[in-house]
Amino acid sequence: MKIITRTIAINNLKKHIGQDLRKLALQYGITTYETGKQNKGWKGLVLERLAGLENNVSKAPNGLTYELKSVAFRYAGDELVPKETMAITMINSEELKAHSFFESHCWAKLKTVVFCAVEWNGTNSEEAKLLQVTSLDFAEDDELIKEIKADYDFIRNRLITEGGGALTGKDGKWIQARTKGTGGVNPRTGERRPITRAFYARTGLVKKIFEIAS
DNA sequence: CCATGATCATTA
DNA sequence: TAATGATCATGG
Repeated sequence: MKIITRTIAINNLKKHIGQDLRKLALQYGITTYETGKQNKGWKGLVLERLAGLENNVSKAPNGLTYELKSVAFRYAGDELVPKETMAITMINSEELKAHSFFESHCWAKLKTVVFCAVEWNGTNSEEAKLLQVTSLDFAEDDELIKEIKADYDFIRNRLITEGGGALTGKDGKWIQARTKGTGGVNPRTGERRPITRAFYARTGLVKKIFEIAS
């Protein structure tokens, strides 16, 4: 078992900047969308492989102490901006009630993160160029972190006082509690699957992270 | 079966 | 165009 430190992962990834992730996905045998199905997570899987992590999809810590994330970027005029929000981690209502921000998975993942900017060329994009790789360490007393913590506390408080059904993606300045689940209905029971949520980083936060890191 | 990867679809 | 909510394939 090879140990991939964050530095090594970044170096591995940087070798692939400017390359087309679609071709690499084929190389690694990762389904993209060419089977007629839609694997929305393939970019993330490819990046994990490129970083040297043999780990495929799975639980939270896909690295040792860091988290590998990819973000789709698009051009607004001639400026590169995050196209969408970025999933951080699932929300477990029990844990959310029990843990403060700095005890949460959310913080654990956010504080040592490796970001990959990926070019986005539209729905079912046939190209996905790796634009940039960067990493960032947050400190607990960063102003930004304080504001993020405020969002976390706000969402947490709402969960406690109003229940999970009251949560909405509208809450939060930097992070939000969006729905995120398997979707559809349970094939066994025919019941609607329960609505689950996850923390997402808003585009403004993603942008800020890249500014800080670069 | 469910969390994880992240994008897609719809509406304002 | 931005923002929110919903959705899909994958692997342990």
